[in-house]
Amino acid sequence: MGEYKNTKLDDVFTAMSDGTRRAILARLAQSDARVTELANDFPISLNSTSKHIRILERAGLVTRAVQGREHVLTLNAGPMAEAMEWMEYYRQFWEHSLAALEDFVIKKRKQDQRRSKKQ
Amino acid sequence: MGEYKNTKLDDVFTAMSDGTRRAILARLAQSDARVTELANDFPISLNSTSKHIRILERAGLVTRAVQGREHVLTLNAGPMAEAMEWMEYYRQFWEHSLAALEDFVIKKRKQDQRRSKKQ
DNA sequence: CCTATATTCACCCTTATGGGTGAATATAAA
DNA sequence: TTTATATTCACCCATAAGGGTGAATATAGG
Repeated sequence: MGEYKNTKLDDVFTAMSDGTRRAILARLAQSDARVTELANDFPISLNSTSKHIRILERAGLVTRAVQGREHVLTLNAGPMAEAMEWMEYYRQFWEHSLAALEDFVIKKRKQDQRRSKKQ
Repeated sequence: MGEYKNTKLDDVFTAMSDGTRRAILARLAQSDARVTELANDFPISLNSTSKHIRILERAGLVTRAVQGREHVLTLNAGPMAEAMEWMEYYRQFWEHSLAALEDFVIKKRKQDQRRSKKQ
């Protein structure tokens, strides 16, 4: 509500909105890797991989260390914390829904039990 | 990694990647609202609002109840749970980073204390 | 110096966003 | 029945994604 131009969150959520990029993050969670190594792991070109990395860097989720001609990418999950915080506020809503669903199921089961006793 | 075409997560993260849509979700967290009501709360046209709502619906974050000519939108935070779960895996990484940073700061402080005693 | 490797730059193409306007549609109300 | 309201549909425009290819750049290694 207060927020309106939180471009930081924009970038983080955008970065995570693509399956290939999520897979790159998962890969980097195992160990650092170079651009070419990442490209080999996915069915897309080196150039395409490079572009995905740029989007991840923009979100701050990946850090680049240039060592000569090699660029070593490192996972930096930090920015996810802010995204989690934002979503945390909504936890009450889905947990409330689940609780309501549970209540419904339990009441329904008791109802059914009463019915079966009458028969 | 295992996942690769999780279009559900794609849709949820995409829906949350825009400030206006995040604001709409925050608004609906207060109470249900009609399309026109939402449009009045934001500096964009009714049509643009309608499009944002479609994207939120695609992600399952908003539900529509048509009552005559009025469409009542309801927040459905459920799909955020899956997104949270996905991000939860990465918590270790940013918490680890924070812990490492804390260690560094503490050691640095002690170092500085030793130095000031020597002077 | 020459060559191979690692990445990016500069493009092309297609589709999706994000914004707009005006018209069509559906329903409520006079 | 006519009119007003609520929402969407059909477009237009600009920009960003997501994919590709070929060339340029930078550095490592003979």
